[in-house]
Amino acid sequence: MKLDSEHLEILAMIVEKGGLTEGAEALGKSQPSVSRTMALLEDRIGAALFEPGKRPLRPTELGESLARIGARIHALNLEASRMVQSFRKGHTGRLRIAGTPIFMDGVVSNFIADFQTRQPDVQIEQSYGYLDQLSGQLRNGALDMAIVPLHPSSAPTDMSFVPLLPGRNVIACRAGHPLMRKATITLADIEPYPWIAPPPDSPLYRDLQRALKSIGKEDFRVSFSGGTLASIISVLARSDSLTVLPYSVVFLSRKTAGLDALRIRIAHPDRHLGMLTFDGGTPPPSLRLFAGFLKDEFQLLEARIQHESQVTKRRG
Amino acid sequence: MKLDSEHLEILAMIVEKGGLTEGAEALGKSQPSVSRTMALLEDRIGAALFEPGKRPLRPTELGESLARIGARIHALNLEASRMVQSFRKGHTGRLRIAGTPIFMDGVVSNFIADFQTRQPDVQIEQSYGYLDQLSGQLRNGALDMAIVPLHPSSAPTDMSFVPLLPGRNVIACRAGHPLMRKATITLADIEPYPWIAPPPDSPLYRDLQRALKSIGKEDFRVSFSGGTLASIISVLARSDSLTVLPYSVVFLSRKTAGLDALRIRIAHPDRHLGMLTFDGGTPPPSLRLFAGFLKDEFQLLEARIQHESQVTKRRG
DNA sequence: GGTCTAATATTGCTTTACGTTATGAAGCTG
DNA sequence: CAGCTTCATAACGTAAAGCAATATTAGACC
Repeated sequence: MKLDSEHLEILAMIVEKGGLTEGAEALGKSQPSVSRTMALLEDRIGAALFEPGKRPLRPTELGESLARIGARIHALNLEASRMVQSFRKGHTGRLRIAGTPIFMDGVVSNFIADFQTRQPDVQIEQSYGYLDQLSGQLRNGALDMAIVPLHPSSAPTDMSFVPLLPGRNVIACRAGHPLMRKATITLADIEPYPWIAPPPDSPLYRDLQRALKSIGKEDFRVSFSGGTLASIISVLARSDSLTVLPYSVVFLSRKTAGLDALRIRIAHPDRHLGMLTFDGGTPPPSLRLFAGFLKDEFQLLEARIQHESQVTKRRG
Repeated sequence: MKLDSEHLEILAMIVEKGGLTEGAEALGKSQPSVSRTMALLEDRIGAALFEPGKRPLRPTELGESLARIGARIHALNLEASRMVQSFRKGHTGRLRIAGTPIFMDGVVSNFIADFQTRQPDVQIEQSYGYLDQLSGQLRNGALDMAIVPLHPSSAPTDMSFVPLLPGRNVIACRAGHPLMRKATITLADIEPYPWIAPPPDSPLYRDLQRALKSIGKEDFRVSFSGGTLASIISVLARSDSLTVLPYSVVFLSRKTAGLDALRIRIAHPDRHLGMLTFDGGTPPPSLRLFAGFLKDEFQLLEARIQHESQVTKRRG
């Protein structure tokens, strides 16, 4: 015998309110409706739920016990409703975000942290990868959003790309690096210092090659490679190595990690860092929230970067 | 928005079984039925519960969360079903039993204890009273059973009376009482000892009067009155007082309380101790269980009493 | 003890949801 | 890509829930 949870909830409400009429009112149903529902329930369980012939309907022992269970079921049902509401608004859920390692570690993770202080019930699963791999994962639904550097026009046709920040790389070094004392830096000045290289298959590695070529440097000595941002920062800070990093990364880790950027202009990659999402399928509601948040935060970041560079220019 | 608990339970089962078809089977429903139910649920909450286009139907994040709640609801529902079953079989519930004080304390409470070791989920509310009061309580549903001494033919017409034990009173004293050493006891032997009297409105008090009259004793000195059985036993044990008690009470407390019965025959009251229940209304199922148990136990008790009296007779 | 009032039950009818079987569409596997 | 399995859809009968209107009855109040 399976009894209807809804009936138990109604029973609970009647018992709580102390009468059928009041219970019906609280439930937003008509009095005859709940009356018949209770009669049906009593028929099914084959026992009285209310003392017979009592006018302010009083539950029997069994009725009271079942009402307690009904109340617990009602609470769970409410919890489910709230969960759905929260999910629909994007305040609850799981987001699977991936992107290029340096950007994720150096920039995006900071914003994820800020986002989660506002939306603590949105669980974020971060992973790393480059465009080809990530767009595949977006298509088969293994990923909700990729954050990649991309020329807007070269985004896959079945995806949406929202730019966040123009690509701009710099040569990074530790804060007290000897080269920082020079007003202008020549190719010869750079010559003695070893380089930290990102993974050879990364866009950043190609950026490094292109950037050095743009200032006339054809070959370079790699002293360290393969590390994620944390390692790169550690090595940079404890040596006179140089590397190419997105300026946003350097900007955000300047104070905490003791990084700085050489006063030398290198070629900008013709790309934007942006958010890539798959057009097919229904994105989780929290994705909209997160995307909006990121867009705002990156706008602020760009403004801070602009402001900083103007101040620096005036001083320099 | 109120969602159907039943739907959440179905969702939980699908997720647990890893597929819609298996879930439907486990629920004893057809596959199309649960399929449509899930479609309906998805419509209502306005979000996907299952990853679209996956053949062994895989729940989304939200689907999984709701399924967890559904599983808890299902557990509660099961608990309710079991409670109903248990109640119908009489293994659960509340019984309100009342009776004359001495019998309840001296005899019935022992059997209640035994009953509850078998049926620990039957809660028993004991109270005390005499016939008039108790039959009123039976009628208005404040009591499930009264255990009273009664002549079977004088039971109220709207009630059932099941005799448990023929009324048989004895003169009780402490085990080492001086009178116990006498082979035959005369009225003069009894003369010096004070009496413990039950409450004046109790049947037992009338029994006491009648019993003493039956052996020719018209007046008696009352040294203690008004106590319940525990007090009576204490006073009896620490003095040479006498009192009239049902033999069953003396029999059961002999060893533990150091009571004994004088070897003198007094008038039997023309009554039986028995169970009185109201015919109107539906008794709780556990009442049948309890009544059956009491009947058996009292039969055993009577057999033990018979056996004992035969042994005593042979010895004496 | 009769009468009034408010609480509950009953009746009649409509709508919704659930159940079934039969059948179509679409992943997954080899 | 054939074949199997899994899920979705269609069509239809039944059970139940909804409502309004109305009958019944327990408690309360003279």
